Amino acid sequence: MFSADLKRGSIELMILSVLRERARHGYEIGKLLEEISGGQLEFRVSTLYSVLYRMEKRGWIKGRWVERKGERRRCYYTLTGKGREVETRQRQEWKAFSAMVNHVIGVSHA
Amino acid sequence: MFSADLKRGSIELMILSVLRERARHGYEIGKLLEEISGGQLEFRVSTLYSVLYRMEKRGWIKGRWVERKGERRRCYYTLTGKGREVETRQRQEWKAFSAMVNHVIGVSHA
DNA sequence: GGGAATACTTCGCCACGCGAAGTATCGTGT
DNA sequence: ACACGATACTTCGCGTGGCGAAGTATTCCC
Repeated sequence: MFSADLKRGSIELMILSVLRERARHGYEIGKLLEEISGGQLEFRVSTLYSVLYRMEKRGWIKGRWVERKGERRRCYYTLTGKGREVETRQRQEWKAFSAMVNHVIGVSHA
Repeated sequence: MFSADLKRGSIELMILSVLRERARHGYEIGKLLEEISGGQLEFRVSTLYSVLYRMEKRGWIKGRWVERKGERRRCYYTLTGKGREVETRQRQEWKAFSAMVNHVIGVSHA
């Protein structure tokens, strides 16, 4: 739905945000974001997993493999301390940024 | 100030937006965006001009060179009809997108 | 006349979302 | 018993686009 360029700036924040609540696995995160957004937001699996790998590499989240009989193997991700900090910082940055954009396009629209 | 990824989704809209008011040249647009945003928003010249070239190539804006004695040569850009349409569409998309992000990070934050 | 500000150009790097293709397991219907 | 869809993750290569760096040229002001 939304352009890739638009999503680029906020996918990390949205993932960090839904991980604040509790640990989730990749596929779940994708479905959840789609659901919360009312179907407006869709990410390719390749996008989603590459973001998760990147964030783990940076130490923002920590993956834990869970294999139980009668269930597919899943990797559950948890926020690290650093991840929580990044989430807070990105949330503030997003708020400031979106306010700024609204101001710019509002001022010149008037 | 703001991350490149964040800016990626809205620079076009912001430029189209300030061009709605009147024709402006590249350097002017850069200074204007910096000013309106209270110094929060900065773009490299290479970024700014490449965006302008791209938008002209797509037929969203039209450049007109002005050379007057006692003045540096400047290329003034004007919105085309298509540019006006794109501006409207991107504005709506931005509104919907930012509302969606706020919803997602709000829901999971609660 | 020298340095800051103005105004634009070109080039190559690299991050990242995406498309495509693949692997494997589980549930459901017939 | 078998097919098919949903679940769950992996890997690879492409294209887009902001950015850094370096360069050119003109104007203004001390």
